[in-house]
Amino acid sequence: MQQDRPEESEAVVEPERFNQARAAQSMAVLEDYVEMIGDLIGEFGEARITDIAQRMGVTHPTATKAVSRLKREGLAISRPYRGVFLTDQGAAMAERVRARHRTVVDLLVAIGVPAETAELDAEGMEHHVSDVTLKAFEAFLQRALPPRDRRDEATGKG
Amino acid sequence: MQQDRPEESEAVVEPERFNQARAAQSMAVLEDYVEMIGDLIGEFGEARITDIAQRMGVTHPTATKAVSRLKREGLAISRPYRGVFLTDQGAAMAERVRARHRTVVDLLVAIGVPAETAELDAEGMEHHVSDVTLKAFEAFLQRALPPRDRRDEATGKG
DNA sequence: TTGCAAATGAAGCCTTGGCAACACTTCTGT
DNA sequence: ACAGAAGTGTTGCCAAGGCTTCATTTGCAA
Ligand SMILES: [Mn+2]
Ligand SMILES: [Mn+2]
Ligand SMILES: [Mn+2]
Ligand SMILES: [Mn+2]
Repeated sequence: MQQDRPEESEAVVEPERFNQARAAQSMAVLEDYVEMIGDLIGEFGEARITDIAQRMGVTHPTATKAVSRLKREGLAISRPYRGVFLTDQGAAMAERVRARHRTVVDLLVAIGVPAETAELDAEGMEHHVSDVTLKAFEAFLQRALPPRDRRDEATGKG
Repeated sequence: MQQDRPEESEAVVEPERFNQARAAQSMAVLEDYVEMIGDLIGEFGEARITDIAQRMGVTHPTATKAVSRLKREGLAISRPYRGVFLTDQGAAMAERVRARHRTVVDLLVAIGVPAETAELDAEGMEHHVSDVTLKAFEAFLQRALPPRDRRDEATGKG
């Protein structure tokens, strides 16, 4: 122990994983809101600020600010005192995020995590699951669960 | 579709998972710094602001600010122009976080995620892995990768 | 039709975690 | 011994994501 500090070696590549984690985190709120807005539109035909705020567990000004960012990023549109809607880009993201969320929950449950815990933990973990990892999750699920046990997943929807 | 808004049902319990994710996220930076400081102390006997900053991929004022928060929370100590050290509490957290990090990486690899990707994704995911889920991961790993002595028996004769 | 409750908007505050720029201290090599 | 390099501290800026408070608009029920 107590070795000298290296010149280049690991210190250059190591920070990359933190940068990736920070980048993923900066998308997390966007992703959750977009998914939630998609849910509400599916249920009620529109997404009201009040409903968004309530489901996200924040106050309405916080939801308003988040929606502003969504609009700025081209994911949502809205006019004063009207509901919030998703752009094509936003709807695509919502679909992608929703599928990933489901896969992460399914994987946790397949590993042996109680369903309730899986739902809680997945909400945070999902945003850090890369495409490569997601594909690995899907492959694992296909090989772990016999196809007949996944009938409802393949056919229906929740 | 287009149903009425419910009075109580899901909207009350749903926000909980976002609250948990936010709570976990608020610990993430603390955990990463504490683990990193522990690493540096193990390697060099002390953790300098410059080395912390370099490994975390941030500038030194950012690292200084993070260390201030660690000190405020009783996880680290330092005096001007001297290195940063962990309190007992900080060292305990570092140990816990390090073990969890390893378990998450191991699980991802066991699932079939490439080692490099596992390392990247785990850096963000780890902070959202609850104790219950961590236990499930450990149990899965023991099941999936049986100890050598038992594997010999299992694969041995017929 | 109108009055009131609910929804939305707007303003201002806080904390966190980034950054750059500049000042000061410590360390190191000659 | 000391000058320059390296490390550290400080200040001030920004954006994001929380919050409260207050103003305004909408929508509904009487
Ligand atoms: Mn989420
Ligand atoms: Mn989600
Ligand atoms: Mn981490
Ligand atoms: Mn880690």
